[in-house]
Amino acid sequence: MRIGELATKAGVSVRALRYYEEQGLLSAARSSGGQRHYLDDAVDRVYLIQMLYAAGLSSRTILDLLPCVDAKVNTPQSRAMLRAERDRIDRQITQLRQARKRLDEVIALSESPASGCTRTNTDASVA
Amino acid sequence: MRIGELATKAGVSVRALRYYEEQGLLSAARSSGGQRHYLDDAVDRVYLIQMLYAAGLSSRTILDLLPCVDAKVNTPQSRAMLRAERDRIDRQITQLRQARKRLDEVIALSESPASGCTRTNTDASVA
DNA sequence: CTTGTCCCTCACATGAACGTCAGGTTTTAC
DNA sequence: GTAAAACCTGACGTTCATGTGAGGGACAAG
Repeated sequence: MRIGELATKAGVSVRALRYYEEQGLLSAARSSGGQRHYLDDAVDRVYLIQMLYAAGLSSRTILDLLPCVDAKVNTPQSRAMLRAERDRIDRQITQLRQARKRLDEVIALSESPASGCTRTNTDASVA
Repeated sequence: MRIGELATKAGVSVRALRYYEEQGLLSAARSSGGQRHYLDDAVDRVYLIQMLYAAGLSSRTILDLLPCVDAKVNTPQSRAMLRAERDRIDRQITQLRQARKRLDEVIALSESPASGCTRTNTDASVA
């Protein structure tokens, strides 16, 4: 599979895939002409990378974690790193919950009819 | 209270506070000499801004939301926006949970003694 | 063998939330 | 009244994950 197909299948841009390779997150075989060729499991690898990016991890951190995910590295240090990142994610979830709670309060206030405006043109465009 | 004190109390940099003002998120009175002066509640306002930044909202989105938080704007549109952001946060939490779950699986694997390496130099440098 | 499509490598641009330095003013403390 | 500390306005620098050409090969189809 060449880069365009992988990009389509994984739902990311070609540029992003090249960037992942540059960061050491994704490797590819090269054809005689220099074109990248990927195996099918590259799609899952890209999914994983995206998931970790979405969780707020940096390229560098992902680079450190991937060998653990591949079960190729298993040292006390690597385990500590894994736990550290998991805890970071936990803290981030906590923060998000707080923000969500705060927004919910605002929403509740704005939807209860005690907000000062007696009659708004409610649910006119709510669909 | 001047900008330095607010920065200290709210735990952000002076530069950040000037940036918030530039983005319209935080207003300040000015002394005759042009220096910014804040009321005590500015601290909470900065906390709120930070919370929303931490939740992944952009300056622009926060700018749109703040009038709702201040209960100064309450229209069908603003309520829809609030719900949209809350839902975005929910989706983000879901993503984070997935990532966390994935990491937990890796951690479980690396801590169970079936990872291929029979005897690692475990807890030698764990402190 | 030529087109068209995909691919390659630079390399500069982008947006967000600041950091940082320059050069100058204001406030505070003694 | 003077010196230090804090503040001011630009304005350019930084980091990260890409976007966006420029200019030129690679490769399947006819």
